[in-house]
Amino acid sequence: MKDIERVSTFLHHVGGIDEKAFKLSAPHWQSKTFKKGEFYNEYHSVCKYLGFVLDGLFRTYYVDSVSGDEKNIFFFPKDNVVVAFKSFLSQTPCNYYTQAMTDANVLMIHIDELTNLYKQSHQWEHFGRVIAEIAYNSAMDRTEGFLFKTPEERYKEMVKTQPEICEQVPLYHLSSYLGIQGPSLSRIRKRISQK
Amino acid sequence: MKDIERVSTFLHHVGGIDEKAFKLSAPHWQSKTFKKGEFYNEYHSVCKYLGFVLDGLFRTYYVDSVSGDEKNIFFFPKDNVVVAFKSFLSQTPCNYYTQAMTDANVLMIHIDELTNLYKQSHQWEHFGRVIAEIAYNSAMDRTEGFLFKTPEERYKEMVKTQPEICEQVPLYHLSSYLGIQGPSLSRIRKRISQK
DNA sequence: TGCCGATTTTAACTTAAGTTAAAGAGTTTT
DNA sequence: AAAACTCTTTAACTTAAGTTAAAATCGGCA
Repeated sequence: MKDIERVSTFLHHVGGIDEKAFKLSAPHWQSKTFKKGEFYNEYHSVCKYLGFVLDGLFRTYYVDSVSGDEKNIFFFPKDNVVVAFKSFLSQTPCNYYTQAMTDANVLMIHIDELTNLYKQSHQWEHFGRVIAEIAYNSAMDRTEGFLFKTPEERYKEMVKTQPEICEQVPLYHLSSYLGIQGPSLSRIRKRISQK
Repeated sequence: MKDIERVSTFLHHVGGIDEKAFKLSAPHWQSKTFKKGEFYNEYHSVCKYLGFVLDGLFRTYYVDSVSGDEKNIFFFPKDNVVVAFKSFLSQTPCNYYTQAMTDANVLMIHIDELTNLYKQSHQWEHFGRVIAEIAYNSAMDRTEGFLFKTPEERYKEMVKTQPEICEQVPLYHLSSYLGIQGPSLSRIRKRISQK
């Protein structure tokens, strides 16, 4: 399948964008490749693009000002959106880094074009709402994980629901995403394997 | 100010709904009072209404199937929306209870009416998006609280950002909202007061 | 006033995660 | 094959939260 068709299919499935509505956007998608370690969006810069990951893996992370540790907030795997969502929505500087963890390939659309689409087309405005709702649901699931689950349960859940990420990513990256220290997660794994 | 005007003002400020767009909705807002302890939305029922709290305080909570403990997920204070958001968006049964913590007074609009408004009016579709984005931001802030902050810091943050709720609500309700056990939160407070 | 129910604090103990540093594996490089 | 690097596990110790139950406090109400 051609790259642009993969975006179209994705938008159709998750956002209800039909062929006609997609055509409005088609000229505005631009392709970009990222080397491992390159930034999709830099610290303190406004995220101007909504991306679709054709290939590769991104993360958003925060650098603890005290310890200097990096803490991962999101992973963006293949066939998904990549964006600094909050920054993108409000067009304010992002407090985080969004970085390619592998060589990557992305199709991106500029916020201005997207805003035009929102105005032009009811279907795109609908898309904007659906995307926000999906993002909300996933953020809320995560919050509930912290409220109701032990670190051990959160880890198990992650392995179950996002196995691709767990396989691709070093443990210490997972551990910060789950809000668990490296040695603790290591102990948790040991505990699990002994059952 | 008349009740309906308070809704109109709220929608204007947070959702960009102007007077003309609001008029489309005006006939569909219905008033309802709740006694303390009454449910805005029951466990396993689909949330059909988006509400605006004129007066009172609601919470959404979950009952732990093992311990039987109640754990609070949201508080909805006066001059805010009240809704079982996820259930409302997807029109699926809610896994939680949403309950009035005090006698309360609410204006509500039915999902079908809101869906009509989305279809009729670009501005309402826009509103739907903005509401979802706000919900996303607050869910994400909460997730980041769990990722980056200690229980003590989360409690301090809550006191700072939502003092009204902290004052109105017994400590054991706060504690479950913050993902902290009662005695732990009590110790945290003591620690703080001794500094 | 004194009792009752609701809420908060304390106490005593258990458990698990945080912290720091070192050791062990596993890869890649030269 | 040894060195260099990256990542994971271990160890030893500290700290704080979880747990359970009892005591103290607070408020309304008989």
